[in-house]
Amino acid sequence: MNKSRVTVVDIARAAGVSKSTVSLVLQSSPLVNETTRAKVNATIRELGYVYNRGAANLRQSASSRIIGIIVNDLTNSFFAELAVGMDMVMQSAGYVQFLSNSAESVDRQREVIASMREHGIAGLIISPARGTEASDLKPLAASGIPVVAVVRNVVGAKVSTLFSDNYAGAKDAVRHLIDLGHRRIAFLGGIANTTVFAERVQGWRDALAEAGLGAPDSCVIGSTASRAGGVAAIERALSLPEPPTAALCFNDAAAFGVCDGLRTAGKEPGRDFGVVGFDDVIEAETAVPALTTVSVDPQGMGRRAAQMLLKQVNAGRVEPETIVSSVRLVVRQSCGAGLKDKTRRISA
Amino acid sequence: MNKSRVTVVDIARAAGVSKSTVSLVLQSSPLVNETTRAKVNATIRELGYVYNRGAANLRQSASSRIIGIIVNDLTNSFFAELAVGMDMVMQSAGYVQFLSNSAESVDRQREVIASMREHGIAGLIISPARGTEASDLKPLAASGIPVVAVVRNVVGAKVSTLFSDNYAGAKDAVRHLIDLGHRRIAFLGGIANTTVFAERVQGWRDALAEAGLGAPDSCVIGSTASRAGGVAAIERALSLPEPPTAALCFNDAAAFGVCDGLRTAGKEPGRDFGVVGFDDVIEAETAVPALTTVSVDPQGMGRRAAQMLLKQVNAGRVEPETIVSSVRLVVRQSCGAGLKDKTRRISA
DNA sequence: TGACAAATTTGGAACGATCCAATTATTTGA
DNA sequence: TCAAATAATTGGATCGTTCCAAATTTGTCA
Repeated sequence: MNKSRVTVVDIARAAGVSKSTVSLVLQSSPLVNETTRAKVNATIRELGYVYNRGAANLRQSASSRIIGIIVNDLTNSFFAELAVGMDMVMQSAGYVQFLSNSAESVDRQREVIASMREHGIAGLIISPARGTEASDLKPLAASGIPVVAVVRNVVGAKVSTLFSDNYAGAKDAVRHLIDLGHRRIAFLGGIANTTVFAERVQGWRDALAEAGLGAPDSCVIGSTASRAGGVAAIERALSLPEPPTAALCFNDAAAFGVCDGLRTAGKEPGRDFGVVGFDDVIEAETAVPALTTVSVDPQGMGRRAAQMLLKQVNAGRVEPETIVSSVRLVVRQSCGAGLKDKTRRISA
Repeated sequence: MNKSRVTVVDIARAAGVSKSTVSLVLQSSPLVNETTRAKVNATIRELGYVYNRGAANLRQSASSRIIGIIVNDLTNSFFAELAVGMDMVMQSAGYVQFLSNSAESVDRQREVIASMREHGIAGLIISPARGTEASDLKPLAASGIPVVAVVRNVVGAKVSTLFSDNYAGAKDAVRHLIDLGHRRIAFLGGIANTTVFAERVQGWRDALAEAGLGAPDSCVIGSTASRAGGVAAIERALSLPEPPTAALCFNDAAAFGVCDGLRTAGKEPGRDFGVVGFDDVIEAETAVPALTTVSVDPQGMGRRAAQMLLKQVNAGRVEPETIVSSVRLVVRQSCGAGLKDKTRRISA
């Protein structure tokens, strides 16, 4: 049933021209006569010809219009949005993406990179799995394939990097909680051994120090960067001898978990406890209470990353640049900002 | 800087054998002598050779190890999980995926399909955008490329299909609410003009009829299949002359929105109003109250879809089959099941 | 040692498109 | 009308791999 595919030669024969002419038509070259072009195009439609990009890419000059995207956790809506942002840009630029989920496994990530290389990607955007080393990206750089690392950076790797200003975002968020009258502010959720975590904690610490407040280590409660992790973290936080009255959470998922945990403990987020998230995922706005959070705009970040990569692909040369994407605190209800002082109950 | 790539011929020359021998080594053919194999492999490592799959796929017999995946909305965690399930299977089977987000646009979907075809995909899994027609998939089928449609079906298209038992799931859910004593049960959220919606509403309707209860059209309140849509739907539901006391929601996202909306209206989901979702996304378990929902296991569905496709790809022939994946009601707190009768307040 | 089989190795022709240099067709100008 | 300029078309080599048929090496046995 699988009739052998139609090629330029078949078109050429049917249209009574040479394969070279067909090729020129395919590239909509101005060299070919209008009448001929029309005839060839008609034949193409008629025979149901499908262009074979693989064959075209074989010529050494050509660069494939395939780019690779590797994401560490696609089930996390932050990364899903990031991928969607990239997809938008790539698609309108006429590229297709190999998109893979490393699920935080460096081994899997290595395999995927190797496979993508064999398929001749023109560039790679990677949100690296935890534990990714510069050597994992070395071979790509060596063969001149542009790489953009997003969200997390890979120390020692000479690749372009795009991440959000975690430090400033965390600092702003904590300052805001301090302005609202909070004095004991915890940092909840997230996996401690990561750059992003360290940056956010540092922002938290410095904001507290600035205000002359203590930043005890007991108030930094790591867990997973998920809803379940948030529940666990707030549980531990509330059992401290001097429990906090507010918290900056590692990300929105953890913040939602913290809200859940607060309710289980009979406290209403926003009224009895200030909660601030990080990322500003779509649900943050519609949740109840609406989540105060540091907006990172993952989709926008994905778009920017894609543009960075395409710039390098088109330039044909790799010049690593690092861009720190600025963030902005979006004040909603979960921090308690909208409430009158008597309604908010913080035993400060 | 971009040194011309290393090819089998380079390896052959360096190792002092012919390119044919190198090719045999690459395919780990038993024909080649162990000593030679070792020598060639050493040279391959030494020169940093990268296999060029594009060139290999050029030979007509070969089928590419690339499959396409198109998803209608990757920002929806249900579909993200679906994609992750597929990714798992494909990756361990040695395939790479082109993954694209159609964002519910048939035009974009058409472009992506065309592009994937030009890149020579061996098969396609698609969760079709709304409004997808059989003609959109026709060319693929015509060239013998297996297609599996998931979640939604495409009427008239002769492709394999995998979807969940929406009817039975909805029916079970509503029966359960009836058993809990509810008499006015609404159907909230979702876009009315879709097969999935119709199937779920039919389940809802039949369960009510079975119990001799009315299923007035005013109790079916469509909106978007999102959190925001859920909020809007419950608002309208509560303003009905005889407001419902419980609802089956189109999906979990809408169900979360319904919970949010209930709280805004001063009602506690689970206690004052029974809420049941559909899909069982990860957050359903950890939310407060934990969401009672019809478990669809999107990741598992993704895995099954991938297996269905690979089976066809390997068999080399396309024999459309339809699989209805069974679902199961997971009872948690949001329906009010765990509460004693006096705690639950339904004015039945 | 020679004949034959088995084990290895190897040119060269594909695969489908591109691109260069060369050829042929059509205009243009005096 | 003819040479020169321009427009349009075309063979053939090439990209990196596979695969066939044929050639070469090695091994076995009488």
